[in-house]
Amino acid sequence: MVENPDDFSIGMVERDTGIGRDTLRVWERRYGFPEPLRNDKGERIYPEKQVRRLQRIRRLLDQGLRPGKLLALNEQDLDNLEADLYAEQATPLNDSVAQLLEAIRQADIYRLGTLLQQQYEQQGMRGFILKTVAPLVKVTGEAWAQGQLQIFQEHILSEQLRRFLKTQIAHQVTAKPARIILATLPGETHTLGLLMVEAMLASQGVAAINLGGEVPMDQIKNAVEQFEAETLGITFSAAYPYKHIRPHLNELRDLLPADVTIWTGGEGVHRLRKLPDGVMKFKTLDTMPL
Amino acid sequence: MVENPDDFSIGMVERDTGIGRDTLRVWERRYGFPEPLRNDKGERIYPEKQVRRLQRIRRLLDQGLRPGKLLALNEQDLDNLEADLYAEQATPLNDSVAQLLEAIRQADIYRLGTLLQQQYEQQGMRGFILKTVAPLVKVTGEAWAQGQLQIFQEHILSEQLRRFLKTQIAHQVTAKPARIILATLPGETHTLGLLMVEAMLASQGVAAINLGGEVPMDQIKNAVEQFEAETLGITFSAAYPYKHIRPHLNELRDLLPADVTIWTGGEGVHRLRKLPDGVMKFKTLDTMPL
DNA sequence: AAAACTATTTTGTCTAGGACAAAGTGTGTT
DNA sequence: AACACACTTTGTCCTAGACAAAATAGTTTT
Repeated sequence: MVENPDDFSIGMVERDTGIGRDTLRVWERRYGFPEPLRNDKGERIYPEKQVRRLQRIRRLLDQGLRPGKLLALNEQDLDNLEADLYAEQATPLNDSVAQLLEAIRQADIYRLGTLLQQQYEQQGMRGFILKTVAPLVKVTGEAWAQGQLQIFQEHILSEQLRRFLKTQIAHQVTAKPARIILATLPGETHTLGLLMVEAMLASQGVAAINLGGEVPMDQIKNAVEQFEAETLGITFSAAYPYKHIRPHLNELRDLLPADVTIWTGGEGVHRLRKLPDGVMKFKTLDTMPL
Repeated sequence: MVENPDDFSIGMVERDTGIGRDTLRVWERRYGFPEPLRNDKGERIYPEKQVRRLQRIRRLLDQGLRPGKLLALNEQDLDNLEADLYAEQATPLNDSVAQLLEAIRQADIYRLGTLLQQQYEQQGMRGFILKTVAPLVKVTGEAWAQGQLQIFQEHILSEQLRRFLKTQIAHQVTAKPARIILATLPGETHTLGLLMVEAMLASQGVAAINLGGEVPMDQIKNAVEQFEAETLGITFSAAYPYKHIRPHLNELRDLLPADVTIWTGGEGVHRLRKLPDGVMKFKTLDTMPL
């Protein structure tokens, strides 16, 4: 009774790829991929190879490509498609960012910490965030999408940045009463943007209240009321469904008193032109109203 | 076309309760609860009330009770059962924890920070984690479960603790080579436990590698290989589906070389008796092998 | 040229009741 | 107390069809 560790049940595939069971079954029916084996019970058994291909497909879906197109492709086509896509959007690296990226590749945590510290000392908080952290996050995102970086390596960067920024924030913040609340909406787990904003504010001695990720709207409302906040900052990453952003901002605008300013930012809102009255967008961190 | 915001689809219920779709359907068939309404498409529509009851049931399941028993109970019975249970295990508050809880209730961030700092200075890292942080997290969890605390207040505590612990960790850690990896599995977003372990280790001068939350197993494997880790620590909160814990630990055990020790901890594993060989449980933080 | 509206296609989620193995419980034996 | 056994409970998976929500393409308006 030796189980092959390369074999995945449909539930395990759902967990590892983020693609729902029903979706996996319907893809099989419609597009002929994935095409799992069956065990003696008649259950789907996905070989590791198919799971890896599904993860690739998942990454391309996140880039905005569509299943109908993607699932018809063979491995060779996928290779070409990925190559084309990533050639287009490569971000130019400056030296320090390249060094940091290399440290992440090698998963050299000690070096990563040292390099961050160096850059911070050279550039100050504002320059550090704008010239080092933001580009680094962007570049690692691209590298991950190309399969050049493992997820755990991104996790490591994320944890290191969190630790570093939180430490610096703790040092810089005064007791100045905080009237700025930061959060992301449910479904948006990407909270490094919030942390960057918090750090920028902290470098000005302003203590923002960072609620963290995935805060339901009614809770945001409660927090705004309780703290008598004058400003609410919400970030959207590129991964957030674009369609939902405007309606959500409208909903927030309706929910909150008119004298509360809403800031929004992040890759997700770049494309957004018109905004509800009383909602401000900062396109990049350096145009942030301080 | 007004959608009732109190209505939940089966998918939303799965997300909010952690109970799988199939399970929800089979409970309905077998036990007659939940008993959702149907929309014009014939789909299940769960009123908010039933979702809240499912969350209650879920919490009780996590305490070790069984579905067959629990689902036959009416609301009144549930009330009694919960009252008994909470009476038994109510966490006694010491003064400092009570003060902290009060600061959270009033959402007084400044006071919260000051109190944490005081406790830390009095107790040192180990005492601080064991006597202040862990009970505080437990107590706020209970308070939330009883509806005495808002979600955003929990968010605030969580962010403050993160900032505080990360700062202290950054101060204490030496360059000592790290061979301990910490993470949670996908679906487990509760990462304060990891942070507490990291802080305990840091107070001994040991720099653990905290991968953070929701790390897929194959990525954990990669990280263990890359760092040649000798120990992997995985935490499960009470919210994590109990059924999945053992299989997941088994899977991890199979995936990793036998000389890698697996530690596990958190409220989620309290009930777990037998563990796979080479998997160790630390029931509370103070029995952690240091 | 961006936004708004419409028509068409694509896509994910949900339905049903049955099946079965793995986990949990209880009893008897060492 | 630990182990082996039978018995019960329980979650996950199966099929194939249905349909609305989302995305795209095409057109009109601001």
